Amino acid sequence: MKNKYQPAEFEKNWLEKWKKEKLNVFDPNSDKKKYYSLVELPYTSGDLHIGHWFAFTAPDVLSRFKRMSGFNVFFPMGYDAFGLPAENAAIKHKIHPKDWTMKNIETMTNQFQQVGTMIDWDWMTITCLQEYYRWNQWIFLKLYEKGLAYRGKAMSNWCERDQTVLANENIENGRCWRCGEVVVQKEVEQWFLKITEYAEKLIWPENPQVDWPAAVRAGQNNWIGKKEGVLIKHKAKDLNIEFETFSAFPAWLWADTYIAIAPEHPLVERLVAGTAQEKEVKIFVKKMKQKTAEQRLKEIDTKEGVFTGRYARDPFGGEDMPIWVANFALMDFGTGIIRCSAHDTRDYEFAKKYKIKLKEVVDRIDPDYPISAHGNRGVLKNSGPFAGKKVEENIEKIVDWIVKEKIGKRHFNYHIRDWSISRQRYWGTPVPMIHCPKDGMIAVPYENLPVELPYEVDFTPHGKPPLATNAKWLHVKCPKCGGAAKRDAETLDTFFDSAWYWLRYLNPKYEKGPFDLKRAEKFTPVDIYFGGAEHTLGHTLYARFFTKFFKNLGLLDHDEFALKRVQHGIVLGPDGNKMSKSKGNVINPDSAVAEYGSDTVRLYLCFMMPYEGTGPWSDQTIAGVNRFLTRVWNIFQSYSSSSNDKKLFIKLQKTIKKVTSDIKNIKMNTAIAAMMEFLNDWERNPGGISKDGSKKFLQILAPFAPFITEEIWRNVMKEKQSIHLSDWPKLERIIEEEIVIPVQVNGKVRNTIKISQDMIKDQKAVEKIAAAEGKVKKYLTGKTYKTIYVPGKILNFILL
RNA sequence: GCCGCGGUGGUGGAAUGGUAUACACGAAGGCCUUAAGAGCCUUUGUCUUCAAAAGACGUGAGCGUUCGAGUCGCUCCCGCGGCACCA
Repeated sequence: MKNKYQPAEFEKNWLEKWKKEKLNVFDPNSDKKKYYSLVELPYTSGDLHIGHWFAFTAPDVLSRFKRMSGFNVFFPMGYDAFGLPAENAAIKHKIHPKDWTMKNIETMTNQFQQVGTMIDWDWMTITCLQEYYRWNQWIFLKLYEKGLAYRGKAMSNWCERDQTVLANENIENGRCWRCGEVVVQKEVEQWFLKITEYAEKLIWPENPQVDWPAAVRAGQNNWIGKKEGVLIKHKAKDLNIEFETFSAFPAWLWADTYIAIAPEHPLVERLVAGTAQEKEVKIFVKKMKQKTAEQRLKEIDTKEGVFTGRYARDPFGGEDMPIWVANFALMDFGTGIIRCSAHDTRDYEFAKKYKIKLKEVVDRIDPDYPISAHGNRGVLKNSGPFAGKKVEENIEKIVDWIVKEKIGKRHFNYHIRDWSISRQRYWGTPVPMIHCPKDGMIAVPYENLPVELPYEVDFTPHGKPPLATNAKWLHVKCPKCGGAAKRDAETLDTFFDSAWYWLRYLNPKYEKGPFDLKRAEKFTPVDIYFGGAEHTLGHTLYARFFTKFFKNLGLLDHDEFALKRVQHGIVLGPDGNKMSKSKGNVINPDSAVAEYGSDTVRLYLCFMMPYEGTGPWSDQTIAGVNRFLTRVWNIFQSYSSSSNDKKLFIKLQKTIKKVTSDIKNIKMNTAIAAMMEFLNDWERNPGGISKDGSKKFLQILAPFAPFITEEIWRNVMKEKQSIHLSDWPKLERIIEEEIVIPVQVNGKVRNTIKISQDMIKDQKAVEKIAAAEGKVKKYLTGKTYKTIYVPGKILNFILL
């Protein structure tokens, strides 16, 4: 009677034993080649979701594989522990955010340790601890020193529910990324980071040195939104007012007949002062300013505007251009002022509505091609020195001419805005600045760091920062004059925390700086970075920004922090919907483990779909994966090595090869499929593989199913040392005596033939066998033909 | 509108330009069993056919390149994701 596969019995034992044996202890001083495997640090929401497991399992498989392949693998873990949900939960449950967060970390860590990851928890980094956030403050001061952190008053995205500003990257469809509240525009004074200064450096080249998905690179480039064009200098008629407009389509400049200016533009007031239209314009501007960003966007289909009563001179020699305040002109794009023409749909519609004069400067080649379409087709007319010339061939020349004539200059316009980092909330890193009535804004001296986040505050939102409610904390002496001053009561955006955490992982207790430079030199850049697609525009962009900033400071020697980026998909509920408590379709990892064991859950998460995929949890498929492990268990229970079957041996070698390359390419699903195939063959001939071979099979399964393989390795194979420290099987040279190749007639497969290895290169001999056999013979009889032969691959007869 | 990624059986999904549908799920039939479950075996793209043999068709549509296309090129259609009155 053989033993049944009952993982619950041994999985717990191995967790304890591994801990005792220090299996997963990372040695930073090892001489082996390093491999830094990183997964985005999770937020401390409280409960470990099956999505966390999905995100971590494939990386864990890769990390284990790398360890068995002789690397010194660093696979750390930490928590993104600051942020609003903690504060909101605290308000709701009347518990302090810190206590809530730390309790959650404990729960999550306990759950995580059950899965059997090779994470070494001694390197755990928690962003809400002083030992971490003090270095946020240090980095902030460096940014401030370099002029990259500045205080600005600006119209900002404001979330009324969370009582805080939001960066553009934190807005999803006009709503707050955390709470879903509609974002409004509000003038707020706050801290910004000048990420725009790094815009050019953050643009991905076409063929980057690092391996990041095209979608991420395109998305970030899009967001940075670099546009090449010209800035045109303008003078208002009868007024001492100058302004500039941006144009990305220089060929249309001769067609422009009017000017549109954004309602919020500071020049509007000066322009309309004293005109007959002044009152009307002011009413319009006021109306526009009252609307939320979302309303503005919704209404923008209807072009609206008011004539200012003013004109601008046209540097291209056209008639004077009427200046209109228009709702479609956006303050934060270009200069906020637009030259408008008939060649743009939007400008055209507006002009038609208000009966503004238009003109065309392009003879269209294709009469059906719309007048308004952007593009560089057609022949110019009434375009100064370029009349009669083709648009597409003259764009550069037009720009040169504009520069030469001093009408304007070359200019690059960027879509990306500076990163708003201050949050008017409690649970975050205090901004290390002091406001002195006499000396103004003063940086907290480095030696006075950290500025501790006080425990005692009133963090219920009432429009002013919670930190300001702790008077003892708030009032300090000015570091410069010693007089009474106040601390900055704002906290940093949590994306600040996660923009450099992988460096802190390397030595979380390090006290001489934000991170240990020697370790960073040895272990960074990160070799592979796993995470969610939702961080394309936020987190990973900020992390790249910080990396480049650190390089400028001389702290790092590389431009990109991760050599490879892999983005995971989402595990949906069994009903195909996103898991949510309200839909009742949440899969609890703990109960899945209780039913099948960790190995099965791990294997299933790898097998169910590609890592990048998104799809539903299936109780049936996980049962199938469990069957596979049971069969593995069973074949080793009755295992006895006898003969070494040549076919099985070759199959095993091919399986090892496939699994090795699939793991490297994070294609865990096909790696598992290959092992299933091998087992199918093996079961037909259980004695056909040597002991050595069966051990190799266990080894390649080990990264996926660490428990069952260890159990068999040590208790059936009687090995002394852990399978996870064994050397990954090397490929043996295999010689197949016979190979099968398909035979085609006119490109259609009609037969397969077996040929011996030594015949492969002998085309004549292969042809002879193929032509004489089976259906092929019938097709070829009485015909003349030629052949295409790819040695060892395929033979194709083409009838002439 | 722009950018990116996709479209393959009943389902999840495999296929360095070389036997399309691996592997798994589901389904059908069988063995075992008093029975259920589990397990094992067989079948499973569509059509012609009682069946077999054989053949035709077949990777969103249509062209093209090629001895050979799911894969490469062009023109579309559809889906997903991101950005967007972007001047």
